[in-house]
Amino acid sequence: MPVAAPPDTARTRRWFHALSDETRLEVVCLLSHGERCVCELQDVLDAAQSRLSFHLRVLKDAGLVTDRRDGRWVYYALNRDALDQITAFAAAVQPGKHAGSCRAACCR
Amino acid sequence: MPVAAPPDTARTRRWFHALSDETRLEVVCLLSHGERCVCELQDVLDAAQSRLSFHLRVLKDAGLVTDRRDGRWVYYALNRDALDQITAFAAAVQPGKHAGSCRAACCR
DNA sequence: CCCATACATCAAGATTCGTTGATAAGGAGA
DNA sequence: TCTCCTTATCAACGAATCTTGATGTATGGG
Repeated sequence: MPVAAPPDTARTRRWFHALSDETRLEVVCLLSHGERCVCELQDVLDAAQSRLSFHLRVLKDAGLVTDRRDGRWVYYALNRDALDQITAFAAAVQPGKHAGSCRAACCR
Repeated sequence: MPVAAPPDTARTRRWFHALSDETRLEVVCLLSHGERCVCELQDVLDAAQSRLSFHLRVLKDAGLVTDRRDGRWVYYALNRDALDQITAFAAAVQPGKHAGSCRAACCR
């Protein structure tokens, strides 16, 4: 544990990294319509199973999606909070929002 | 020029990729206070010149920043439009925003 | 139990990305 | 012009990322 709270740019970076891939963007778009199980995504995206599983894990590790098991199926869903925080980031770095000091969200 | 308008997920991907790096996030934060020339950024970030130049190019290619030459100096600034569009993306994929069809911004 | 289905994980290879150090390009002043 | 200063670009290397195919794990049905 560091002495001072670590600037949490790592989390921010992972959000954006998770969204920087074509396949994952498509997944996010599909999930914006609601929960989907892996096999549904697989059908729609025509992606190899292990490939999709890899991307879903990246999204999950970034905190952008959640998963829920129901019998044999695992359902993924978007995490609204993360999307809200991305919006907050974009707002925080808009020029003129915090000129002078820099304790705003963009710098944490 | 392609025949049909290409689905512009490429642009979205580049925004997010540009923001997925620590150094570039710091640059964006600094620029949120206003225009900065490269040497200022270099001082603050304590980054090698070619390294900073590389990252500025990524940000510029992604359309997140603009540059302007003034004498020997080049000033970089945030592009508000891109930030707005990132906000729009986050809003568009919020679950429940466009259930059913998918012509929203998230899928372009 | 045995098998099929749904999904995760692993290992290997290919590609992309970021860093470093050297060199180039362009403007300003003597 | 010559030189300094600021910035961009290039080549080479290592690190991170993505893809593929194989194997592992959990669940449920017969």
